[in-house]
Amino acid sequence: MNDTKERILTTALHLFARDGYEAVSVSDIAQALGMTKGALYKHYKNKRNLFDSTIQRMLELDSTAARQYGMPEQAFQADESGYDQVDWDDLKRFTLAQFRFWTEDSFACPLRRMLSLEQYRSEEMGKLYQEMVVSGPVHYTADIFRRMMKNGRMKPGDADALAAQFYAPMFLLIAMADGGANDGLSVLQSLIDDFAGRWRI
Amino acid sequence: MNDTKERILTTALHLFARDGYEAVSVSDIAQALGMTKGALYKHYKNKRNLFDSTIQRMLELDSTAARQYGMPEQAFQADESGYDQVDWDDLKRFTLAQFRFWTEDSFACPLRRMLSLEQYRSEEMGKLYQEMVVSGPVHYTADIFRRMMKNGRMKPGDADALAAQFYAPMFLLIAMADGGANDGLSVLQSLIDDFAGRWRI
DNA sequence: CAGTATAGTAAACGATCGTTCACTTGTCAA
DNA sequence: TTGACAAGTGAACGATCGTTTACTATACTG
Repeated sequence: MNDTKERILTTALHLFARDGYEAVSVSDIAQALGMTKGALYKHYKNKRNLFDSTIQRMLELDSTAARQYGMPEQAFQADESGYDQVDWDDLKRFTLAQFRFWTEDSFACPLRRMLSLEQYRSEEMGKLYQEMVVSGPVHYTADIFRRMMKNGRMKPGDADALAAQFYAPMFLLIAMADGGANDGLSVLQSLIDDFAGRWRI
Repeated sequence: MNDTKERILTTALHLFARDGYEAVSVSDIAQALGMTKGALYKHYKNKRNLFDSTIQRMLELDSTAARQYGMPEQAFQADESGYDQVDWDDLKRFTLAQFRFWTEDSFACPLRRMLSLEQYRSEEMGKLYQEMVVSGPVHYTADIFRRMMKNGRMKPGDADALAAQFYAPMFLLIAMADGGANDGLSVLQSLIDDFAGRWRI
């Protein structure tokens, strides 16, 4: 029943994440589920609606299950509130949690890949991809840095450039994890420690 | 004649780079060129061969036209020779040239995007993508750093971690350029200067 | 028990897919 | 001038696409 609808969603997501939306046929999805394609239309009104549902689910996941990774809510939406008390331990914890979220989470990881495959086709998906894992994290990291400088936790400097410097290794290590690397978490950890050692007060 | 074959190649590449191989039909390519799809088969024996030709062209471009950007030949193939005399000015020049190459070059830029769209479907394309713009540049940057340390141009340290730190901003800025950012070159320049200031001798 | 959603199947729909083929045109060498 | 070849057209091929439909079995509800 509703469990089937869920299985369809995640199966479709994993196929979209590997091959891209257009390259996956409704038959492919049905076959992977062991049912006929006609059955899919009892749960989703068409293929596009299935795609949209994965996006919708991600937006919900961001403000709920993301919490279990210890991240601030709506991490990639540049939330303006509640960052004033962020210290270096928080930042490190948030950052490592985000890395695990985008590389290990059974929904977020394939969704990120799917978005990366759709980013050039649709302006909307391109924007979403940027906000989630590219420029978005840079901007809210810069916000955090500005607050930390104001609060005397961080040496003064160009917050935007420092945010790019801080977030860039995470972004690179995510891409390397997609390529099969599995030491990203430990490398990231030491890079964060190194950065904190240079800028913390 | 042969100019037509070239127009087909670049037109197909641009469509593949936006939508992905499977999402682009032979009719789409023909229509973008103002000809019928039957004509394409006079120049390429099938759609797959057209895709393969773009890859082949890129491999040739790497060791020829890449030179005009002032980069070492076969930049992404971890060439082992001729790096011994690299100094910080060379490194900065190479790095900025590589950024322009992957974001501005009329062939390399769309090919990089196309590869990113195919990286999860085919192990071969995933490997190529990694070697070209992800782990590949990290590895050969680490090689350069090791040599610079040995030659007394760079303070001693973990070459691999430093290479990740050095290359990551470039990788991030390339992705941001795909999202419409156009200040990548100047940001990258100042990040390189900052890095060199910390590690040069 | 009768009635009615629900979840699934199998077949069919028109459209489009990649590819081929018969045919026309233009060009250049013999 | 003729003949061969290269480049392009347009129609057709079978296969597959996303979607709809008719039908069946199961389970819940009055």
